[in-house]
Amino acid sequence: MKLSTRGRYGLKAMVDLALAYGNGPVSTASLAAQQGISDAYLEQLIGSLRKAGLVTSSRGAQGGYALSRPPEEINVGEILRVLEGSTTVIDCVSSEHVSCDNACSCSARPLWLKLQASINEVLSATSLKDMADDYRTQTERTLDK
Amino acid sequence: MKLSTRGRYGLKAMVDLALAYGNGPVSTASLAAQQGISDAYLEQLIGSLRKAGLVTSSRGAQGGYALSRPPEEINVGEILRVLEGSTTVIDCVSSEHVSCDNACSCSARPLWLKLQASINEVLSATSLKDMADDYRTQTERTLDK
DNA sequence: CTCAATCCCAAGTAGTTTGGTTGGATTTCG
DNA sequence: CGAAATCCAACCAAACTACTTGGGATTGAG
Repeated sequence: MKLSTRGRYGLKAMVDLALAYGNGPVSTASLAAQQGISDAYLEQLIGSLRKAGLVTSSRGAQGGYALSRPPEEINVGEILRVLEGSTTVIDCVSSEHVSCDNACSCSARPLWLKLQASINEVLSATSLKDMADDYRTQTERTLDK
Repeated sequence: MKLSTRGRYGLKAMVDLALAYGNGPVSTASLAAQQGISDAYLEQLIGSLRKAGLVTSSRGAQGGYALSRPPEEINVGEILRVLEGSTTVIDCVSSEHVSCDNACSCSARPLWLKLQASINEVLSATSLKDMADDYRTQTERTLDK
């Protein structure tokens, strides 16, 4: 049930992009430095997000990445689905209908559906803007001390 | 974010034990047959559940396993925690406090906490009795046709 | 008393996934 | 031009998953 590092690093990078939204592109080097991971690895993750249309890139010097839409229009479900492959806890509840042969008589299915619905609700209800705002007010409070 | 086969097979076996609760022990052979998996593999899973105190065993001929408590007093969170090692989506939200060094300034932490709380709620609110009842009424309806 | 049914346990193993690294090609700003 | 940056594909070690194998120990039934 664990999230992989792809999800963790990638999502945090997206929050960084949300915080920088409107100020031009951000390089993978600076995003990676922020999290203390290698430039090359983060590049891979951001690459998936670009192919999925969530970020845009500009090549060459002074290039980098930016959100393709305003932070309030991107929810974390979309992001994690790209980074993790899917956010379903079990295949038989995915919308792509990879259901097992005896789904209708499976004693566990009602639980998986409930669990998945609960997860989906949180992931779709949270936008990058929410996360960026949370982060801003939180670091503000820390500075107040 | 996927559940492993341990969680899937093990939980379904527990539902089977819930359905048989009060009728004496059930052998791994019959539990395994029910799901079409090998006796030996299911034995491993049930072994963990026994060590965790969720089932009791009786050895020898006519032996087998039974729930150690009534189905309504066992929730699926307990079961999955045993089978999957933990049910946390990320270590920094576990109660065992394996928090990362910069937890208080992590931009993703509020999301992980919300997500985990939502998962925990579903898992602790569902008992084996709920699952067994669901299953019984569901197969009943199927027979009605 | 014996023997078959059953739990118990540890080790091995093939395949997949994770979490990266390496090496280089391409584009563009200054 | 050259440095800064994205792009891309291949490689790799370590861990994990999903089992199997090969036994030993216990106990009820005949």
